[in-house]
Amino acid sequence: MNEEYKNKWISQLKKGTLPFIVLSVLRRNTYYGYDLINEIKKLTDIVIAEGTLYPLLVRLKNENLVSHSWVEQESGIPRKYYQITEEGKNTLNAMKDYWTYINNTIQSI
Amino acid sequence: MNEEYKNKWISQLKKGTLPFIVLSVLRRNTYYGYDLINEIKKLTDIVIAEGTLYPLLVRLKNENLVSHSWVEQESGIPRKYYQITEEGKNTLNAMKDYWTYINNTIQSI
DNA sequence: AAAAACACATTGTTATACTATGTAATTTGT
DNA sequence: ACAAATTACATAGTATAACAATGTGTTTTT
Repeated sequence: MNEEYKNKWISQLKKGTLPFIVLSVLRRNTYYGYDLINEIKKLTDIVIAEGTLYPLLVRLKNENLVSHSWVEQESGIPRKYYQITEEGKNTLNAMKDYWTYINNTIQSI
Repeated sequence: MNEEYKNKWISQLKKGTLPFIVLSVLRRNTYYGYDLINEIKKLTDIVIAEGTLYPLLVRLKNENLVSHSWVEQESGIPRKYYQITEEGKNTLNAMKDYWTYINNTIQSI
């Protein structure tokens, strides 16, 4: 078993799965970045580095798949809450379909 | 629906799925590069560019997941046939496990 | 004879995960 | 009361990989 290759592969696999997972989680609720990391860790055991998530959220925002709004806190720093857009929901559905297709394909080989 | 983003996403998803698919196909049989492209197209409808596959096969070779041997043809250019190694089979099994895990996770969100 | 297909390969471009680092407020531990 | 850890945002640099474009030479089809 080539453990090192497997780890590198998992990192590459994340390039496809992370946007998918983030959008899926944001369809359930709104979250701010730092919280998303913890929520995804809790839900999936997948650890996302901050240096991965923040740029990813910026990209999703630029693509109009999510929007954000700053929310003041009673104490502490304001939080940037992200919500999925209609376009985000539709795109997520298409991604879901493709995922199902690729999963079936892989299982059949 | 953001079609452009979806296509970009599929391209990123391939970074995880292609090595997995190539190893899976090579577990069934030996193939040479050019033939692999057609075989995978036939099996999965996924189109792999030559500029993607050849470097991928080089990487898998460098990681000892596959080996290759030149086979002379009665007519035409010799073909470089690839076969999966024991290490390749074991790594593929580990990849399969991780894939199952990530698929279950995504379905559950 | 020309065009298409076969079969290998590399170069340049673009996208993205991850490490390291930075800033600043707040909370916890002693 | 002070130090350390946590919360919360973000960016810069590095490594990896898909893909288009291009290249070489042979063989088959039209």
